[in-house]
Amino acid sequence: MELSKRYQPADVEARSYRLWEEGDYFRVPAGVVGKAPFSIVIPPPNITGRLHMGHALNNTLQDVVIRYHRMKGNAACWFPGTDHAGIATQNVVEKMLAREGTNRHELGREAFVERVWDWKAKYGSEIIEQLKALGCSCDWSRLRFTLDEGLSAAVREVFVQLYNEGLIYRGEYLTNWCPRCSTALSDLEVDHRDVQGALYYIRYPLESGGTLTIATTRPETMLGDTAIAVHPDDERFAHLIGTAAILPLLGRRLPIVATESVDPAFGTGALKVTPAHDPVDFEIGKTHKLDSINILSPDGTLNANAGPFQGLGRDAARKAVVDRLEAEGLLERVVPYGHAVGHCDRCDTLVEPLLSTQWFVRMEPLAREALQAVKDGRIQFVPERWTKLYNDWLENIRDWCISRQLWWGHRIPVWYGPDEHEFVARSEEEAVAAARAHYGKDADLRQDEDVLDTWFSSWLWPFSVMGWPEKTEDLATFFPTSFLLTGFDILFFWVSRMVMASLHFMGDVPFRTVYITPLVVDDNGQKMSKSKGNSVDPIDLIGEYGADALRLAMAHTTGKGRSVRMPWSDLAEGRNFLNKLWNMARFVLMNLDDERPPLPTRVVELEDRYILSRLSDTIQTVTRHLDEYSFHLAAEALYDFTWHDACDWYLEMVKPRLAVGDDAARGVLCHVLSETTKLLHPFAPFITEEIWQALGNRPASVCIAPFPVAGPRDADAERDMGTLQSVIGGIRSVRAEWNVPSTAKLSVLVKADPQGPTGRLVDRLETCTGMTGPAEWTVSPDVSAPSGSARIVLTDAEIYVPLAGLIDLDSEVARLRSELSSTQADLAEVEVKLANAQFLGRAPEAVVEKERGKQEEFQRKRDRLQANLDSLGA
RNA sequence: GGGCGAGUAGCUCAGUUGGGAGAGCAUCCGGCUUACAUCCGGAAGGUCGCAGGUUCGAGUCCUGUCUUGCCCA
Repeated sequence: MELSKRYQPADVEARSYRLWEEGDYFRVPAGVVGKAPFSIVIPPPNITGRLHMGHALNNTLQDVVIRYHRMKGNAACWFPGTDHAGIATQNVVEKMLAREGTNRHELGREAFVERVWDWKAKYGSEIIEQLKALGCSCDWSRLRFTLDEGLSAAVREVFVQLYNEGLIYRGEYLTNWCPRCSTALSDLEVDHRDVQGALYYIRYPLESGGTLTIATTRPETMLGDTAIAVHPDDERFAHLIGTAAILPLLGRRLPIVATESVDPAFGTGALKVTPAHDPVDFEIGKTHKLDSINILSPDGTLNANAGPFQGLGRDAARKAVVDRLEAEGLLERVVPYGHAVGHCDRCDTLVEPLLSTQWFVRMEPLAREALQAVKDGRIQFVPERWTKLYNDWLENIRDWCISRQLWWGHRIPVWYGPDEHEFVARSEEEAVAAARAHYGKDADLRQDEDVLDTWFSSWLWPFSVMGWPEKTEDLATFFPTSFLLTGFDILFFWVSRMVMASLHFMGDVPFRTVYITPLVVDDNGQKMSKSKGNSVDPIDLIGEYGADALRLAMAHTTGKGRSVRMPWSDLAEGRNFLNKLWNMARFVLMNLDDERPPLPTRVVELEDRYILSRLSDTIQTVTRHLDEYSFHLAAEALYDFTWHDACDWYLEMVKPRLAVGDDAARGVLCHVLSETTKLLHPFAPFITEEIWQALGNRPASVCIAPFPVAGPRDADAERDMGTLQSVIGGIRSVRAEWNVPSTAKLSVLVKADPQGPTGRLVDRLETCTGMTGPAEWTVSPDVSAPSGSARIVLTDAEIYVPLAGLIDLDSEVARLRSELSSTQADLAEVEVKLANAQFLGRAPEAVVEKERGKQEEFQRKRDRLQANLDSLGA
């Protein structure tokens, strides 16, 4: 196969993915024998979504892990799927209807849901295609959707069981209400943000005469006031407790009660109590048995309880109330005031605390088990610090409002009889039967209109995708899953709830390791979002840099804090690296022709021994980092090895041997390329597959090739190569520093024992003219520097390069002096340590030995530098 | 108000049980040396936010403090 001069990703990506699909390499049969299972469930992306940087990061890392384990010989199965995303999807389709000039109410429930399914059929798998573009090796035969029949059965089963256990209940409570989405929300779906508002000081007339001033940020809610509260210890108001005030504008009588929950320091110290519209007031209302007067309609406008203000929107109502108060002389003052206000995390509308009847999950018993599972190590977080956040949340858990006033989602499996008796059942038939048993005859049943929170299906994901509540082979093989990877933004929404559900229904944890990724932010450290317009489309990046480059950038950029900046330079670096790898492959293939010489049984040449030793080290390093999920370190080790060890040093050094068709060199080269290709495959699957095919290697795809296993290191070879690199580096420095043309032949005098570490390597150097430029080498313990020589001082050797006429003596002296002074500084530091009796007494022997070695080394170098300076008369 | 990150070269960041400060990009100099200019070679650049402490030894551990970001209330 002919490879193009540059790596061109587009064709390669299509070709490689097709090859994998045709080979069906990602499908894992359940009940596999002889292979340890390794499973991951994908955090199911929303069907409305398009791939964003968070997905790119998460799915790249999951794919790295799953490909790595597949190559290690595990039965590695990645379960893919999508989420029906109740509110988000309903919003999208409602917008579409609005453009058509209609709405869901005109359509009716059944037709509307039908439309959403149509929409899903058309657009809902776009993100799946995008995951493939990224290279994800999911087992697509196991693709699931949270509204599939099987997963819906799981939802109903869970609802029924929890209800029967008393862990699901229905009741009238204050919940978060989004007027735009027209549904209740859970606490987690409310985003608290600081806004600049105002504190309104309002005079409430007292029955006993005079007025009481009360400060509020929400004057319009006064229409729902049913009491006034003060702190029992607040002497300013002690005489008023038990009396009453008159609500301005409406004339309602408001008893004045005492309660500890009032903060005497806030406002005037007196609090208006609106039980139907404030969580604190709701509690006060319960203890003091106050009326709750709901003044809001579901759409956020004021209802009949607001009297003359009925029909106004919230903002208009606030203005109208304030104007009227002012007109009546009851508005004392208005001061600017910043405070946190809840917003709907889906549509950003101000959320209203609203009294309504909803379904809830009692969380405390479930949370207790979930805490224990992490405490006793059955689940581990990476990085470990996330454990604390998880614990804190579970320890302060509140009940979960699970009903939503939507049409798109799992309908709540509850039917009501004529007398509102609840029948909770897995199916309508079951409910009918239960009703017949209850009433002694058939009864008209009405199913609950609401649907369940989307997370009520996704918290079952790790076992519902495997077929639960059926007893399936998948469950037996792959549950619990091995690994979960997701962002911290859904730690509470999803991760902790999955733990609860799994422990409760499966009796086991859903996964053993949870890797929490950082958040990708923009160049200014801002969170990316569509509304801010600062988001980056990974598909564009794939087009520009290639999918493998994107993946490398993602892998290389993790391992930081809680956020990572958009890794622009990593993308370019990844692209350049892949081009390097590509050209390495071209070079190797060019030298192999159609042959595939084997690795020699006995490797003798220094550079061969060196590169094989470095390869072993790299395999070891990459394996260790992958096992620890240190993706960035694994990627870095691969960059270093491929680019520097293999290309910069080995390839260059071996060129003369390749020119004469040295079979050992060709065998090593072929081996190194194959191993590198395998090592890189989890990170850069597309290009490595193409190279694998070009090599004609077995097995038929690199994705199922065994992951490399480290061979022995060769410390002698690495050390000798290090010496050689210093000499080559020295010569290159001299050429660069004195502007010696790369074609000019140098005479190089090496003052060293020909049998010593440096001296005996010189014959290797003679074949390295490609790296040093042409040179004639002389090695002897007693050469001396001709005048006008550049000097390279190594620990055990000195190298003189006569450059008569080219060299400026003063500069050479200055260079040697600067080197001398830094060597003297190094030496001084070591000698201070070695003169310290406590260091000698307390530091480990190995450390002391090392310092002694350094001392000797620095001394020798210092002496050589000094001697050279002396000979230059400096 | 509580909690969690981050502060290391001009920029973005590595630095794995405490033991000779690193990479990439950018900058400067020199090279199209038949794998690669998405390249090669060379150079310059840092009291590791600040102040204390522990230790023979601190970028690394502890305390405090400043700046900055996020989460929860």
